[in-house]
Amino acid sequence: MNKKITKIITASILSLDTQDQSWAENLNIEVTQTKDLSHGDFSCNVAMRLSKILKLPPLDIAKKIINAIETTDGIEKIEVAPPGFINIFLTKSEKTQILKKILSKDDGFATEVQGSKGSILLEFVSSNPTGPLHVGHGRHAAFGDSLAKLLRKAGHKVETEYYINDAGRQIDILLVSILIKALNKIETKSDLPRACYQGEYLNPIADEMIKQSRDLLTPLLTKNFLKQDVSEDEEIDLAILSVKNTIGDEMFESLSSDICNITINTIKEDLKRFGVTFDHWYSERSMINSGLISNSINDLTKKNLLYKQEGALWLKTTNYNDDKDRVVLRDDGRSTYFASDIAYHADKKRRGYDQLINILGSDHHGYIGRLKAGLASLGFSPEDLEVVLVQFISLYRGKKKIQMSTRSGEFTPMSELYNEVGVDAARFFYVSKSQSQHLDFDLELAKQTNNENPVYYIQYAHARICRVLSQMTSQKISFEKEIAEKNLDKLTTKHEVELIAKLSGYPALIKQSANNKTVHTLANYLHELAQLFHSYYGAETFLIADKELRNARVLLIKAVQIILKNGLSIIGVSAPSKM
RNA sequence: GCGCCCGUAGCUCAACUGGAUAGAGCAUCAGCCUUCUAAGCUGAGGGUUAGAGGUUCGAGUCCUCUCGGGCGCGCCA
Repeated sequence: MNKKITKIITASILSLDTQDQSWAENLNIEVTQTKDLSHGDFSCNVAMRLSKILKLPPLDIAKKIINAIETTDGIEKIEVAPPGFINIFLTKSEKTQILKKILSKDDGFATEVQGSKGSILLEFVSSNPTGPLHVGHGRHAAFGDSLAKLLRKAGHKVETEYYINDAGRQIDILLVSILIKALNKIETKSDLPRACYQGEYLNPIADEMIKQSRDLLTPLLTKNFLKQDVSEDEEIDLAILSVKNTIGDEMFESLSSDICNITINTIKEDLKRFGVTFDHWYSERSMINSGLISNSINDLTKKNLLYKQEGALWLKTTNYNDDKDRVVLRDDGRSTYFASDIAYHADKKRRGYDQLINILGSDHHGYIGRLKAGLASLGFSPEDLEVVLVQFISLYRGKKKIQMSTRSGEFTPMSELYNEVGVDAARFFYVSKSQSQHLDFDLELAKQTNNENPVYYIQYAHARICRVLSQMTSQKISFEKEIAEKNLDKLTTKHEVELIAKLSGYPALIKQSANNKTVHTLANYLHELAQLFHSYYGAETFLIADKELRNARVLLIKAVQIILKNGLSIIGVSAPSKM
């Protein structure tokens, strides 16, 4: 309908008698659904935008436009409202068409054909496998999973991916931390080097280590890893070196691979319980082993984009809008994190996706420029990578701000939250606020007031509809679709009109949310829809004697049920049939 | 010091990317269960959109400055 109106308004404008129509060619006519039904069903602001060009008052232009509009099916009337809005009122039967469509398409309503909008690789969470996910990661998990579902509905072919940082120094540190913890359990009681991971979650892994490889630990018992007289970094590097020398590089590699598998599996399990699954788990270690990094460095060398300085190898990212050049190989020959990322993102593109979307924490915003520069230097278009930033969660316990750090072991695990308040409430809470806003989150409050989470309000609306429908069955009333469809004009109360208008807005909302990469807009929509339904429920009885009106009303609430269920599924929240 | 993000009701957040009277939920106050589930409904109070200029038919939204907060500026990951 939106397109139809745009078309007739365009036609009308073009038919206007003006000397110069060159402006009309790139005129972007916006027809939007109104917030306030007294302004009609759709409105258009084109007259006000034309007023400067045509040097006429907007109201006059609007009048001219509507006078030139040809009468069309489905439109009841068109009005002009100050300062120059063109308001379009649809006929009753036109408005209720949407209900039939929702019922016939069911879950497929407002769904574009998959792949019609191109393919996307969506990467999110990708938290280092050095510990369990905390509540901050929860926001990424909930948002990313919902965004993937939303984009699929909007017609994209979407695959999700988790990049595992299972190589490099942090994993070395993790392994050393676990080994020392294990040694402490056997006999030596010493502190951990300052840079070590301290968390309690390492204890079970240390126990396992003792069980599996006790012999290996024996020669380490005599070592002293604490060196207070050097810096934190040097201390841990010496400890890593000492362990490697004692047990051998090969064994060290093998053990770190083992512990990565353990931590990754806990992360996988955790996400699964949270309702989040990934299509791909991409290991940095295996990427390095398959030579992708050296390949991409070779490619860059051929393109003459690398140079040596102070023993390190630099990439001229400044050629591609970065603010300074970046190191890819350190003076000791090891590749940097950045080198991995260039190779990784080039590999993503080579796997054939049209678009790459990364969901990153807002602290990574400085990284976007060099990532795009990296892609560009390998000949890919930097526009193919889009980064969606998710702002931080500030966690409070009452008034007190909680600092979170995986390394120090001071963090609230994501699982603690969803175990306490439930997956549905946690997921809804996360996605109900814009990801581009900082979020203050009082943990105590969230746990206490879980019954007041708006998710229950929405789920309750769904459950109430299910209840009405099951009451019908038990009262031996059947739903007669033909009668319902013939009598949709009888839905005339304020609540009914508003509900129908709200339902009509669903496809546009899906489209807009997908374009803007926002999920909270959908969460808000569902809340508003539920609100309209609850009001309606309180105001009218559905199972009435009047057969015609009853069937029409039942059709309406069935449509509401379909949309609620569909929207909730995108957010990853269940739609219970009773509560 | 340079760069990015943000500031909306007592609290947590919206506002269809520049549209019509800035909206919800908590919290507060007053009503509604004999009738499809009260995890609900109906109503009330609460705002100089941090502040000051500017752009235009029209600004919470765009531009400049001030104040206040978050984050980033490694041969860390």
